[in-house]
Amino acid sequence: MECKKSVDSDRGFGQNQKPIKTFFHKQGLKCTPQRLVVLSVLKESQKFFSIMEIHKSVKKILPGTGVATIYRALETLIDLGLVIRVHLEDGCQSFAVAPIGHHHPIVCIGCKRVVDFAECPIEAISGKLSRKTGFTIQNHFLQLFGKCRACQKM
Amino acid sequence: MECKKSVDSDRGFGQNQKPIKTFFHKQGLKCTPQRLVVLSVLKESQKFFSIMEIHKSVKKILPGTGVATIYRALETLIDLGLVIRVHLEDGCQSFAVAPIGHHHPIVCIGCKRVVDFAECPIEAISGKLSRKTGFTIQNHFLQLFGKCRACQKM
DNA sequence: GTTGGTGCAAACGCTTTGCATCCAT
DNA sequence: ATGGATGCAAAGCGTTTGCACCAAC
Repeated sequence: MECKKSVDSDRGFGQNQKPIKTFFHKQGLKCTPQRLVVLSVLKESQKFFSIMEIHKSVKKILPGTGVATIYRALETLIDLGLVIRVHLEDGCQSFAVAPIGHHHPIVCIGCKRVVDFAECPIEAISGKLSRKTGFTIQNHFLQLFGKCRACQKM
Repeated sequence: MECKKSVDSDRGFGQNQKPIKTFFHKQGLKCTPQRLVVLSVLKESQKFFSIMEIHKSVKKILPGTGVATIYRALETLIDLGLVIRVHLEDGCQSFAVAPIGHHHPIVCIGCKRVVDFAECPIEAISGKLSRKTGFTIQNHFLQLFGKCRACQKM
């Protein structure tokens, strides 16, 4: 996944929404139900969803919500590092909760579940690559695809 | 980058277009000037371009070319493994020539140049990740961002 | 009370599609 | 000759935008 600013603060929102609330406020942003619901939809499912799927799920909880709000909420949440974009073969308009710290996602191609792992193999080779190519490496996308235990049985 | 079927056949088209011609024919596809020009635009620049940029460049050589043809040509070329999609922060509608074999791209954020490297660090850790997560790893997407030598000076 | 956020609907622009024509084989 | 590919223009649709209203602070 994209390696941008990592958020290492407590993200145990859900039961106790204090930390996420203060997190928004520190950025001068309001903590709106729409933003919280977008986040909780992604967090609770542990899956990646398209914008339309998120919109559908959010409307079940906040019926009046418009699509534009979903677009704007996702943009904000990505900027804050709370949500990541999931890159697929045919487009990158899917979204999932961001892992904490420098982790990378493994995506189940069966059920869309996203888990993440901490072992980043890029640092180890970036020195070598710099030497060979002359590039300074600043950033990387890494995403794995596979099948989770449940989907392997199908 | 995305690991799909790799094309290890000769791809020295340019001066001698024989190999690419037979490559198309083997798939039951026609070798049209439009497809060749899309390919050569990407290959000669060594950079990634948006669809509109490709269209503009192709029209300089084949003035009558329509956008739809660019869309269709890119789709075909990606299917053939001759072109890859370049994934950026804010979308994945950029394209570059595909490397030969299992290589991954390094993208210069300054000049859009794309070079590729063969050292794939994923195989080494996929066993460990399978054990830890229960996922079978089938595929991965890796792309590095940095600055090439020329762009470092700016 | 302020100000940023939301909802709605229109506008926008990228992408796809249908069809007649063309051209690579 | 013929079937796939192209060009054109219209249709489609996901995304963005403007503005009035609302609600978080």
